[in-house]
Amino acid sequence: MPTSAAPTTRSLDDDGLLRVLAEPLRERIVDLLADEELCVCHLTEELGVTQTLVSHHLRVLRDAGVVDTERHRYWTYYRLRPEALRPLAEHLTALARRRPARRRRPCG
Amino acid sequence: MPTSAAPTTRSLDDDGLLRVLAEPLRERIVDLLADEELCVCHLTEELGVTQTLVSHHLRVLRDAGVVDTERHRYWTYYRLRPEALRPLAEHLTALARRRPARRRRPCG
DNA sequence: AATGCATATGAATCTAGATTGATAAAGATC
DNA sequence: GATCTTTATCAATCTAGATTCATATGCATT
Repeated sequence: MPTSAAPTTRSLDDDGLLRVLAEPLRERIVDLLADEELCVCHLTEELGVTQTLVSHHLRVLRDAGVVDTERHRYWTYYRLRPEALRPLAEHLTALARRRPARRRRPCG
Repeated sequence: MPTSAAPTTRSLDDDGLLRVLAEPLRERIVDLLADEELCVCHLTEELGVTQTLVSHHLRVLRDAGVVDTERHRYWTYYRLRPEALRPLAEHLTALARRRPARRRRPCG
């Protein structure tokens, strides 16, 4: 049994959330949704890429639970789900707070 | 000018740190280095992959400043640099703490 | 119900980056 | 200095996933 006190999550990225966020357009989408809901047309314009591409990335984000949608008249609005980021944020914070390990596992 | 108060870092991943961490083997390496220094041979054994592959990933982590090395006799020990994770951890935490945005940018 | 608009989906291609294999480099030991 | 051990590097291949293009879908509006 390892001696470390278990952080909030067992592994740095149990559910692949890191991989979902680690894509330039998706990063930007998440940042854009940080303080307001936006529809696909807004995102398409802000990002300067095709609507199809935006929709594809939104699909990935939605499947990961990072964003949520709600339809209003013609438009589909996307909203950030901050809760979805919490476990990863906590785990990363736990790692960031460690003091540099001095212990060294012996070799050979 | 956007109305949001700027979080700790301007963008979620200014320096590509997310992309560096978003790789299964590198995630595991980071977790393994969380509480002790390990040399390449340890990592190779723990991960069950070839030494070459481990070295490649360690190179990526080192270039990103996530780990540090120190040579001792035959072996090269790797150490986590928690400071390197701090900006990302803080930005992610800031996002995770937001209350779901109710504001909606008007369309058309 | 017919038409129009915004968005979603599916298949095809393209690409960055992961993996592999062979070998070089750097320092330790004798 | 010769050899041994560990780790790094380089080029080649492979692969997951990003991008594109064509088209379908869902709901609004008339």
